[in-house]
Amino acid sequence: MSPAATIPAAEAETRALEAADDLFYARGIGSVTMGEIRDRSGLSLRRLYATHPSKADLVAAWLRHRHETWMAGFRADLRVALDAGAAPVDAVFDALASWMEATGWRGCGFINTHALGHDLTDEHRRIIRDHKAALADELDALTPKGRALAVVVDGAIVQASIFGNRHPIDLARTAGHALVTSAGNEEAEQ
Amino acid sequence: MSPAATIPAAEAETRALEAADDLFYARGIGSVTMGEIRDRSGLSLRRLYATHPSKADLVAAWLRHRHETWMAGFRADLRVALDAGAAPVDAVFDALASWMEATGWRGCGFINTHALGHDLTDEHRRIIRDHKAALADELDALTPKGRALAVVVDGAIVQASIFGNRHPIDLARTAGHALVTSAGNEEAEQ
DNA sequence: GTTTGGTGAGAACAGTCATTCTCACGGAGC
DNA sequence: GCTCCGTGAGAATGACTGTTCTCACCAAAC
Repeated sequence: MSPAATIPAAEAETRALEAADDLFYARGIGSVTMGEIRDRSGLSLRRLYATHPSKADLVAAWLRHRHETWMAGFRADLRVALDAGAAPVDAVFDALASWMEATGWRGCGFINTHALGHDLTDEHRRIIRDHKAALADELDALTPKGRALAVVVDGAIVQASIFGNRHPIDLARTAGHALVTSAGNEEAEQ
Repeated sequence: MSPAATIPAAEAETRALEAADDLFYARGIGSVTMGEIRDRSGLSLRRLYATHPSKADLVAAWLRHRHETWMAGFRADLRVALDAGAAPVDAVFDALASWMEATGWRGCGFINTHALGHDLTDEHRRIIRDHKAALADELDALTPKGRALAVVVDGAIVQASIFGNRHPIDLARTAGHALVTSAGNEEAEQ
């Protein structure tokens, strides 16, 4: 049914994004060359540039793609924990912990990309901001003080990445519980 | 008293580190060239390399230098807030807020550098880890649940950088208060 | 005054990389 | 079968950058 000659356009797109996801996330954008994207995707450079006119475009497409897949994965992990009877806050940190289990885990791709600073485009920054806003929305729908919880979550991700262990997740869980437990009486302290 | 010919060694070191601090922090390591460090420091390339044999060495020296200056600045801001009568948790977030006021604020240099991933050396990673551990120690000496507070603080820094405003500081402050307030009764919820 | 050692200024080198171009191929339409 | 378009493979281009080298200079030692 597909009139394609060698590789259908849809599969070329998929391959490019998956190669980008593997490499950009694992090693950081700056140390991945287009040649490596070519090798891993199996596409020719020509085809790669036909789909994404520049590395910056590929990065933007990757960020959009990763937003979709990460949010879907996170929601799925969240649902598993909730269905198992976990309280909302625990479900959030259980989901984080299981994400961290993945081999090659290296923190949040969006945070890491944002840290590049100078050679990002406004579009990159916008996608990153939207991703973090979407996660905060998600948590806010799940628990009281969800936006503050999102801050705690990002702290846990960053520290877990720097220290190379899961202890920050436990610390963050404590903070999350405190936050939700105190939800009704924020006026208590002067 | 100094037998130096043109620029004393101590001043050369200072100039190199200050130039590195300005440029690496503001723009990210990857997009700063040694030529720009030379221009801003006023040192010759030859002198620069005599002091720091490679860019990676300069980066390590910069991280060590920034650790000292940042911690000193943070402690000073903390003391100001405490002396003004702020509660410990508030003092922490007041200090963060005043740090963020600085023009060109761009998040935490250590977190941003760590995000580079692949082209860091083990030494770089060690310095970054030590810095975050030192901050956690500091907070832990200041408040109960100080290590969890450190996680919250990092979340606030990251989100403030991504969203470009100070709102995450306020959210984090809420989390910090909840944490400290609930310090005695963590067994309350099942 | 001459030698000497370190210096500044900047050229030179070597490697890397994003991006484009060449060229021969293979299938689709006629 | 011939033409033609899009493709793959990979060479070529052009720019950039970390690092080293050249060379003339200047201050201090003798």
